[in-house]
Amino acid sequence: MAKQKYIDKSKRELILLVSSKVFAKQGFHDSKISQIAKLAGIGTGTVYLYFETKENILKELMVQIWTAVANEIEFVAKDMNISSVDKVYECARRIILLASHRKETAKMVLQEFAYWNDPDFAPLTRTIQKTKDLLRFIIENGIENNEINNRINPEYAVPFLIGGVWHLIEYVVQTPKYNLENVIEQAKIIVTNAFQIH
Amino acid sequence: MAKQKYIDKSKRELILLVSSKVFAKQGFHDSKISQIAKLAGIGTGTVYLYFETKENILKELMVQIWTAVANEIEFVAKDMNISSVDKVYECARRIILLASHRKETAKMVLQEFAYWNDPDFAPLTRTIQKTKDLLRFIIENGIENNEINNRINPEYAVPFLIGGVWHLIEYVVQTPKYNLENVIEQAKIIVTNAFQIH
Amino acid sequence: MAKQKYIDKSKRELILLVSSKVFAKQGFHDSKISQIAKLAGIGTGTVYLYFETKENILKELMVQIWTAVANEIEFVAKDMNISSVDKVYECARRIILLASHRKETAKMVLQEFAYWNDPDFAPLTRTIQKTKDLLRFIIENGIENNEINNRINPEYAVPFLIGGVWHLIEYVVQTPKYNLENVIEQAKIIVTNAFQIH
Amino acid sequence: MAKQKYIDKSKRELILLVSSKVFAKQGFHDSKISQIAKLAGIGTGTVYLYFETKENILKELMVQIWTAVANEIEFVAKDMNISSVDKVYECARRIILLASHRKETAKMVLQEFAYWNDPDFAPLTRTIQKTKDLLRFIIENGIENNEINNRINPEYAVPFLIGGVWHLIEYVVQTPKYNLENVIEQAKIIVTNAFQIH
DNA sequence: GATGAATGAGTTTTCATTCAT
DNA sequence: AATGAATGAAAACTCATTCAT
Repeated sequence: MAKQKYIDKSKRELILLVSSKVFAKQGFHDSKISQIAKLAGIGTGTVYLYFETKENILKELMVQIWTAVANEIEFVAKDMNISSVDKVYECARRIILLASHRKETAKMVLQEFAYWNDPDFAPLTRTIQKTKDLLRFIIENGIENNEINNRINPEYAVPFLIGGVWHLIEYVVQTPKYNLENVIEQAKIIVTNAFQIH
Repeated sequence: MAKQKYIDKSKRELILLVSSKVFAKQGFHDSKISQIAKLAGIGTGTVYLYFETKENILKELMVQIWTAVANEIEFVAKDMNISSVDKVYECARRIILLASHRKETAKMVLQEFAYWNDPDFAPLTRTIQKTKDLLRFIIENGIENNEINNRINPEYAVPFLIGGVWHLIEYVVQTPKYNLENVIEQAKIIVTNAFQIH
Repeated sequence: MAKQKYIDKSKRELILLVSSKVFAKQGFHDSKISQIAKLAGIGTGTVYLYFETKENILKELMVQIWTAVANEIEFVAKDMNISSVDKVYECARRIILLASHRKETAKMVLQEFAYWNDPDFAPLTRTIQKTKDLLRFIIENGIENNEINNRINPEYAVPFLIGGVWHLIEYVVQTPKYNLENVIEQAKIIVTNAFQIH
Repeated sequence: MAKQKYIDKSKRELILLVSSKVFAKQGFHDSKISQIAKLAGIGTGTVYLYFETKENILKELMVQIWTAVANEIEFVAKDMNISSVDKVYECARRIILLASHRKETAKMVLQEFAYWNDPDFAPLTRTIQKTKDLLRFIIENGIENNEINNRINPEYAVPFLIGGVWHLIEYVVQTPKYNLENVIEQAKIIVTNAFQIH
């Protein structure tokens, strides 16, 4: 029965998992806590043992995925020994992979992100800022090392890069049949061309 | 008095204008019709003389701005006599300008778009598809004419391009002090590098 | 055009006529003044030149038809020189005829009557009471004159009679194909059997 | 306290009971759910745990009482070993008794019935049709067995009978001091005279 | 007199959250 | 800890009525 389905996960994780699916499918405002509880095989009230509010579930999911993104980028920035341009591409590749592995959460984030990008919610703002700072760090470093085109302005290049990857993911998430390798290959071409010195 | 404030605009336009501001500031779900009416200096019921539902106000705003975008791109694609790469850049430039002139609406669209991108709402879907088709047309043409790098895959390049510009706009919209010329200049550099043949 | 259709009627009568149709079709609560005005080919506000409220239109229609009923019964009671049993039957016959000639109003009255049978609305209460008193008068007279079964108790016989005729009308009003002569003939049989001395 | 008042009834029954009173007193359209809830000593939202809409409460009450009527008549028609004329009278008697025991619901049904006699609401239409069919069956049988006057036409006699009884009930319901025995006795006299062979 | 755009009071219904069990 | 019945605040929307033209 439903209650057994996720027995190996903690109840908290279970709620997050189910919520990401429901939010992705219906959007935050049309998702009902009672429905999430039913799908999770638990009581409505039980949800409130693990989360203070419905909003908090969403916020935690956002932080979760952005933290994963930040971690990937941090690893690329600090621990990989490749050219700066390759680092930029590697970041793009890892974000695309991450999203393709967690399509529901990715879809949800894409849907709800702008709405919930609340400057007062520090944990999220901080993580996103970290992501941007790391990307900026990579690019600035590349420019210093003559690996990245010095006409690139990191302040604007970072949002362009994030937005480009973001929508590539949106496309991937919405398209049932897509070729992940091609998507990544294309990201490589665009990023490389855009950033390298010709 | 408030009632006179916008007397030169038709009431319908007034409602759209006020709604775009309120939606941008608070998001659709947290915007109340009564509040919009009050800000517009009209009665709550009056809003319903001009729009069937609150959703319809949002939808009309979305269609309005996407139509403007589509028109700009159509003009570039069909009537401008410049190279394909320049066309791509010119599209980006015009979208950025459009958004910078209608910051509130742009912010609102960015915020609500993913949520309301409802395939059943034909007028919007059609306009967006038109935008994408025109961009794709420009790129495919450029490849055929050896003006655009033939490793570019229009299927994925279009969402990347849209996403990049989109988030550049988001950045612009969120940043009180930004240099519009720099933003556009940067878009030119990235787009040109990414698409041209080196 | 619609405005010409009823040009021979005074506007007040026109509103009453159209209202009776709309009320009959949709019920009072689902009838909109704006709809009545449109069907009457006049402006919404114009209705309020002739009637204070929507309720008043209904009340006037009720009074109108009940007055017609009362008048018929008064004529039978006072001016016809037939047996008491025949008088009772004649009352039934005339009410049935009246309803069959004004089906819409009859339908409306049947639908709204119980709801609006407001003891505080004197003009209606008075007319209905008059109808009942006249019927009672006929029956009591008949008993005194040994024309009507003395086991009949006018207090209860009158509502039974009214109710019987009423629902016969309801049946007539709801049945597209009915035989008016048969309906009246049947009323005669039932009434005669019920009231005469055997 | 109010909450305890009806503790022995299930909450669903409680809502029906209170609703029948409020509907009877004010009519359906002037009855507010919040008022029903308050009188029932429960929260407004609680009503919606038991009924989908306000209309559904009314419809259920209607079905409830008409089912009771149909059951009484069915018993008379099928299980009682009396003459056909007595059966007709017995039906009348039982309906009058039923209404006198549930005056509020009866009053409400009388008030709202015509308005809600919606052919699309099958459960109600079906039950009413059953009632009519059973009465017709009794009368047709009586005619065949030479117990009921063969000039009686069941098609029209049934609505007359129902209407007569109906308004007798209305009279009973509206009159604080009435003599139930006299009412029933009078129904017997009228029905017997009207239907028997003289 | 005639109009119909404007009004805003008013009610059903929803659902996040609570809390007695 | 777990539950789910109960809550009640909140908002979209309607429409009788008004009144400036």
